[in-house]
Amino acid sequence: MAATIRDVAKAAGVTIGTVSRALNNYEDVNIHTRERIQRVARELGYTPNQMARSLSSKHMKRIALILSGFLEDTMLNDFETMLMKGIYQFASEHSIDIAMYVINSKTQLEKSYEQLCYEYNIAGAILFGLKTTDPYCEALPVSSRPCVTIDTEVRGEHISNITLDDVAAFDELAQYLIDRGHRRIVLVHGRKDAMVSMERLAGAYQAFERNGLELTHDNIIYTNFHREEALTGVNEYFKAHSLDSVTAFLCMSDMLAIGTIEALKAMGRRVPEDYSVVGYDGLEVTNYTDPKITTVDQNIKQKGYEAAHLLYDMLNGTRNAQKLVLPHTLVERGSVKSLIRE
Amino acid sequence: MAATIRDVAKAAGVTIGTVSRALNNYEDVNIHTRERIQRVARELGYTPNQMARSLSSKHMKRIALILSGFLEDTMLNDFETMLMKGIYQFASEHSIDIAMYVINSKTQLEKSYEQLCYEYNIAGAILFGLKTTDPYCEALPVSSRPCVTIDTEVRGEHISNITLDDVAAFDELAQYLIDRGHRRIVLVHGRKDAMVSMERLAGAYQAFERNGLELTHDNIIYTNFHREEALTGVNEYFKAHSLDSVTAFLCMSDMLAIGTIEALKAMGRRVPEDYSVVGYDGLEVTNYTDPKITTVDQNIKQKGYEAAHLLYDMLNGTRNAQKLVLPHTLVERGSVKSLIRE
DNA sequence: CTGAAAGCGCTAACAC
DNA sequence: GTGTTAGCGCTTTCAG
Repeated sequence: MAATIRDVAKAAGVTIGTVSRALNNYEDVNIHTRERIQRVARELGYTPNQMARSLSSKHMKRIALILSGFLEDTMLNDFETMLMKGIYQFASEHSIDIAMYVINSKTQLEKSYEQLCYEYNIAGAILFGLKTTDPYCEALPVSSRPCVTIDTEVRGEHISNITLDDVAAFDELAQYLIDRGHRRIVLVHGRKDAMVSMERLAGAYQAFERNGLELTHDNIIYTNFHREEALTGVNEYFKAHSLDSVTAFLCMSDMLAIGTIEALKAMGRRVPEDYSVVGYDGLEVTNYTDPKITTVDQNIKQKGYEAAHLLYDMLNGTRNAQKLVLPHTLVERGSVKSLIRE
Repeated sequence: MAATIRDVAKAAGVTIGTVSRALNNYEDVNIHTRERIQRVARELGYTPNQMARSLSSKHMKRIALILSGFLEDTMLNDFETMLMKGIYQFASEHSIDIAMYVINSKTQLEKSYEQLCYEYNIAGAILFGLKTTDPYCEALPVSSRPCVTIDTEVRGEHISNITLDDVAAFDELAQYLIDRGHRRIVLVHGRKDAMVSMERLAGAYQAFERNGLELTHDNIIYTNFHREEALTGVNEYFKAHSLDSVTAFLCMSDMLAIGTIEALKAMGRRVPEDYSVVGYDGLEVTNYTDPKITTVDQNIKQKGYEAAHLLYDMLNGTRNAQKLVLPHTLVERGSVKSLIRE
C-alpha cells in the first residue's frame, strides 16, 4: 500500500496539516521543516492522491478534454491525435494532467455539461468536435467554468474559441490556383451544414469574384466530407461535363482531395499533369500520397497546445477569454501544375 | 451547484446511506423507497461525484489507459487512435469511463507504477507502447492490480497480454510473395531491439527457409521504422546491387513500405510493375497511397476493444489473466505483381 | 429495511 | 510556524 499523507506526517514528526502546506509550497512553513518533510515524502515515495485532493480542495480541480464524435467519424484519425499530442505536450511541460472524456450528441442529452463537470470535478474544459447544434453549445455560456472550444464558435464570458481564419485560408488556397493560371476550377464541397464548409465557401467566393470567376452549382461537387463521395462526385461531374471543362479541383479537405485524385487516376488521367488538385487540413497522409498534396496546414498540434495553454491561463486568471485565430500555412507540394509559361 | 447525495436524501425523505444503496442497486432496499429515490435523483439531475466515489469505495476504482511514448513517435498516429477508438467503444457500450495517462520511459523512472495507480485510484490498466526495457515492465508483475499489455509481453499472475502472432503473420506475408513467384526478396527491417522486429524476422526466416530461399545481411535493409530510412535504405541498396537483384520488398511496417515505394518511384521504377512491395500494420493510410498497399491488418481497433473487455472481465473476476492472440488479416491490394503466368 | 456514524486522503480555516 | 479540526461527497459497516 502506498504512503498517505499520514505516513509522511508520522515519519516527519509533524501533523498532516503541516505536510500538506509544506508539499504545496505554502510560505508559512519553516524552511527546515519543509525540507525534512519533502525528503521524507521522497523517501516514502509519497504522491498525493489526486481524487482526495480535488475532492477537498476548491481550486485544485481538473482540466478536461471533451471530445465529441470521437467514435463516430472514421476519417480524420490524424486530427484528434495531433490535437491530443499538442494538448498533452503542454500538459507534460507543465506537469498538469488532463482528463479525457468521449461524448457525442446523444450523450450530451443524457448528461448535461454541468453534471459532467461536477461529476469529475472539472474546473475547465477544452471542447472539440462540437456541432453548432449540440446541446453543450448552449450549456457553455451558462456555465461559470472557463472553457476553450476548438473549431466551434461559441460566445460567452468565460469561453475562448480557437479557430483558423478559414475564409482567408481558403481564399488564399483558391488564389494559389488562380495565380497559376487556373480559371476553370471545380470546388469539392464538404458537409453543407458545417460551419467550416460555409467559411471555406465564402473564401472561395471571395477569391473567385476578385478574379472575375464564377462559382455556381455547376462547378461545385457536394459531399459530406467523405472520400468516397469525392470519388463518385468527380465521376458524376464528368458525365455532365467535358474533360477540358476544368483544370483544377479545389477541395475542402484533404480526404476529399485524396478521393478526387483517386477518381482522376481511375479515369486514366494524371495529377498534376492533366488536372491540379489541392486539399485542406494538412493531414500527415498528404505526404504519403502520390502526388503529395498541396494543402493548407491547419497546424493542428499547435491548436491543441494553444488550447491547453489558453485554458490554463484562464484558470490561473492570467488571461481573459478570447478568440484566438491561429495562423495557417499553405504547403506547396506536387499536386498543382502551373499553366503559366515561365 | 449540482445536486449532492444529501439533496437527494432530503428530497426523498431518507438518509444518504439509503440513497447510496438504492442508487447502487443493493438488494436490501425496499422497492418503493428505491423507486422514489431513483425518481427524485433523476428529477434533481443527480449524478454521483466520481472522485468522492472512488475515494470512499474500495472496489469502485478506475480503469486506466496508460500510453507510453505517445508524445515521442510522430509516425504512427493511426495506431494509437484506432486503439483508443476500440477502447472507448467498449467503455461507451458498458458505461464505464477510462482515464488516460501519457507517460514515457523517463517519467516511469520518476513515478512508479504503483504510485501512479495509487494517485489516481486505478484498479487496473491497459498499457500500450511499453518497451521491454521500461521500468514498468518490472513493476507490473509485482503489482497486485490486474492489467493488460498490448504488444508487449510481460508475464505475471495478474497480467494479460494481447498480441498478434507476429511470427505467423509475417511468415504468411512472406509466403504470399513467394507464392507469386518472387524469389529475390529484400527485407526492410525495423528497429533491431524491438520485439516485434525479432518476431517478424523469425517469420520471414521461416518462410524463406521453407522455400529454399536465403535471408542474409545482403538482402536486409535495416531501419528504425522510420519512413525516411526506408527511402535512403533502398537507394543505398541499389548502389550495391543490380536493378534485377530483387523483385519484391518485404517491409516490417506500412510506413517502411511507403518509404520504399517512394524511393522506387523516385528512381523512375513502378510499383507493382517493376517491383512488388508489401507492408505490415494495416494503417488506414495504406488505402490512400498509390498503389494501395498489400499489408497485414493488425485489427488495431479490435485490439483496443478486446483489451478493455479483458481487463473489465478480470476486474469483475469473470476471466483470468491470459495471453490473447488476436487474428490478423492479410489485405490484398495493388502493390504486388504475380510473376507466375496464369 | 433503514438510520447513524466512521472513514477514504486531502485542503483550509482557525487556533495557539 | 504548527497543530487541530471541519469538511469535500461518497461507501460501508453496524445497529436496530
